Amino acid sequence: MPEQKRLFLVDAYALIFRGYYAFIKNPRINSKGEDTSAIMGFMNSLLDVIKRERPDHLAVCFDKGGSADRVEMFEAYKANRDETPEGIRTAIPHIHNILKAMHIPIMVKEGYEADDVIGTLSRQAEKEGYKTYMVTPDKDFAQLVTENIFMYRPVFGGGYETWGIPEVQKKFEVDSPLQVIDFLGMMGDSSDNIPGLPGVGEKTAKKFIAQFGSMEGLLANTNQLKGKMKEKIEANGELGLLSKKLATIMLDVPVTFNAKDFELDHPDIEAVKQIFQDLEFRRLTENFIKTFAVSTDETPVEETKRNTISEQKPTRKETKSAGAGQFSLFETDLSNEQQVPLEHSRKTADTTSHFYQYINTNLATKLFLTNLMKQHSVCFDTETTGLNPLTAQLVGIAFSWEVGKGFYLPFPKDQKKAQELIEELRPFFENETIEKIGQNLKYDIKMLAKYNIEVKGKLFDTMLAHYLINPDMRHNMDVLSETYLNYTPISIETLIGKKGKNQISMEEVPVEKQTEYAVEDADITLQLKEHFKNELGEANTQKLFDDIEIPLLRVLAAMELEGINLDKGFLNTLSEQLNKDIASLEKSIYEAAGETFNIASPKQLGIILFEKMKLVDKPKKTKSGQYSTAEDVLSYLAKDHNIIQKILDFRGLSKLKSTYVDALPNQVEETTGRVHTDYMQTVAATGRLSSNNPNLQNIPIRTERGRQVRKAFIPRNDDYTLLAADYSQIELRIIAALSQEKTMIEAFKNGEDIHASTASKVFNVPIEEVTREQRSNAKTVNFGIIYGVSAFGLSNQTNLSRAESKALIDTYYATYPKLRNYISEQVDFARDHGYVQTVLGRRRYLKDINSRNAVVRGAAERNAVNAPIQGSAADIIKIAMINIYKKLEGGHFKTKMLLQVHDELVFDVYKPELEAIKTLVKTEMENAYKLDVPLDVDLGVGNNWLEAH
DNA sequence: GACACTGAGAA
DNA sequence: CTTCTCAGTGTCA
Repeated sequence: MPEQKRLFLVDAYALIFRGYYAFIKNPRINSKGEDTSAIMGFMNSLLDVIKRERPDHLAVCFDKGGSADRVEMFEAYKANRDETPEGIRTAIPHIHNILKAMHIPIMVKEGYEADDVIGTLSRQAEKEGYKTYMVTPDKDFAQLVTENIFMYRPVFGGGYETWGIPEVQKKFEVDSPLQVIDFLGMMGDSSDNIPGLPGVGEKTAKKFIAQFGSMEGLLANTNQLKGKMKEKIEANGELGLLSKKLATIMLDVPVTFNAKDFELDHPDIEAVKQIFQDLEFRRLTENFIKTFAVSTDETPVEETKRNTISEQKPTRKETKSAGAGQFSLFETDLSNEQQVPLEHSRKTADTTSHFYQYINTNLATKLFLTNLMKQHSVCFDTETTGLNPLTAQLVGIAFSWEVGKGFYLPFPKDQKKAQELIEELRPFFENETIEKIGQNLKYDIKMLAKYNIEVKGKLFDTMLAHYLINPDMRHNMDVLSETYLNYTPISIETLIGKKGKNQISMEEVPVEKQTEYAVEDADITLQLKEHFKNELGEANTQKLFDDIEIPLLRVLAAMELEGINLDKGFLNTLSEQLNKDIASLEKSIYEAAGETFNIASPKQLGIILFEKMKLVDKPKKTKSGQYSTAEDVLSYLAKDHNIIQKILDFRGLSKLKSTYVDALPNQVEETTGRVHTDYMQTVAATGRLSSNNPNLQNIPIRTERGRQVRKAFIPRNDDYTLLAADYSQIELRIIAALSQEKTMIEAFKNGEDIHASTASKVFNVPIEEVTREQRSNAKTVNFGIIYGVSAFGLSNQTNLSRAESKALIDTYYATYPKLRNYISEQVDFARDHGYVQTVLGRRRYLKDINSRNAVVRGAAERNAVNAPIQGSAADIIKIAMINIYKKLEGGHFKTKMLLQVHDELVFDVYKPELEAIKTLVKTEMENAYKLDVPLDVDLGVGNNWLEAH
């Protein structure tokens, strides 16, 4: 049988995007600061294909200038697409150069997309007797598949699968690949901005194809549909036909398949090596040489193998994953276009040797404890029945102090026996000289506190460590493990099931599985610690870690365990009042609108206001095509239309009721009768804390009505009172100090009202003659500076026009010239170093600071200004919290610190201690950190949180 | 039940 | 113009 020639056509952008996003969590940046992720990702895929398949002919196809025809048909076509990321744009010229050096043809045609070029070439090659493989993950290509044209598709976890006619039939549930066009036209494609039929998703589209065969068939038979769906489809027939056209790949692009040009011959190895060297690719160079060292006329893949390309096992031995069947033909989920590194098949427990043992006899326990006490540093992880440490019970504890090894101590269900067992561990946990390592130790500490065990000694929390190393990333153990150890941990879902109906508790899992899971976590955490301890030193964040975040962890654990007392009865009466007011607003809104509808639905509201009542000629729309009913849009109309103010009031009161008044009483913990928030120490990129379940950092204060909620936060009993201590203007003081702006520093030193002072200088009037409006505008600019102002932003915030805003900002800078210097210095620093930092050296990396896209760059520049200010304030209050906590503990005060709200601390003060506490708190807060501007703290005392202000 | 979107609360 | 969390609606499953 004559050998049939094989042509591979590579969809360049698809692979480049895939490669780029594969590295998105830790982009490859070379010493020149170039982001080479996209180049590396693309080259990895290309070499991979060449190595596996040894094609006779190969070309790489690019888009150029978008599809003119499609834009003409539908102007929104691809319009919503995000700007091509910087890292990809810069990669393109490099990729072109590499391809040239490799003697691989680059196919582009102005005004056509790669899809069209590939489609056209594949049809031409088919006529000449070739088998064509389209290398792309993009499912749109399925429409091109014939007996001789295949998709060659990279799959999740590494490897490829080939889609021929049978695969396409099965995947899309169609008879012919051509129906894929109808399928895509119906369900639409948000990334290509193909609108599709409204209300039709993947499932419905498949149903329609089975029933009607095509878009036209569907539109001709809408009488067979019913309800809402029928109306929608009948109303959108044209949109459907247009969508189908947009989804159709063109086969008449003016390009020619010339077999000779497409031959994959020997690349200019030296030239490629040189380019790789410039880009600082080492592994890739080796890979490249290996790929081409074997001459390309090596025996081609045998025919039998070729038809089952997809079933080839990936080259790397350890490439085996828990996800079953991922290399089979039909598993790839259409809705799950995950983008992972092609070469990043990860290790798992199945592919890594380990020794995880559980301890189930008294003798083993004794031996284990003896051994445990001999260690200097131990990683542990508690397993519990739930996520709330106040209600959960211990199920077991895993320990590891040697990579790949560890022990699991299961706990009896009987809590008396559990307490007996934990007592045996007390000497370990309370040992001052054994270092304890963990991921999110705050949880374990709170859990153990329930059993009256205190965790003493040095701590190392891998989550906190990574937060300091890269605050912009996420810090789940799974993510950390995959990024830093290239290891996929057993997911908790495989043990207890997906959340929802059938999820079980950890204690119902067989102990062998508990062991594998729990010890693996401890093992991984131990390995991460080894990784991070060096990085902390490199970034110089060791001090921040040792002196701030780690000590703070204990403080937060204590605050969370303490909780705060809530006056449920008060909230109940408040709720009833709100109910009445909301009902009466509802009534008058319905009257004004002439019908009843759901006011809480922006969609229905938009239709009433702008279609029925036609309050405005050209209503603003949101990006999803609805009428915008946002606050700023409506308040603009409020003076002209009575109904608007009522709607705004309705919204305000509903929010108040649902989020605070009704929700808070349900958050009271039954066991303690108090509300226990959870402070997240590793989510805010600037270094702030965040609070949730419930969020006690956004309790209303600005409006009279909202403020009432604060009355519900009360002292624990009559012997106590609440103290609120807040830093006055801490962020402005920080920017004044850091910029050395003397005028502003003086104002603070003299104890002036800073906004009035600013207004007096900017508007050139004596401070006592500043009007309310002037002060208010000055205040907005002062805050604007902290956030990185623009005239545009300012005019949005105030009633000033863009020009007036600009003038105001200019005078502002003229008044405070050093501020302007400081801002540009921060931006320059970020450009040079790629990060900015706080007074304590907390870093925030700003990868977009040199972006060529002005919007993206602008955002990074504002971050460069804001992050050090907001972050320094966070640093300072954290120091104060640690010091105050120490004093409260050391002085055996009954007073407890309860809440932190960014620049405010709230205490439950034992009345006899009040005067001492006031002095203590004020002193510690004002002296937490020395700046060239005094820090000023306001104190308030009261029988509830509102009074304390 | 999960997810996207919108809107609104705080510093 | 910065940093967050939460609730309700609507849609697809």
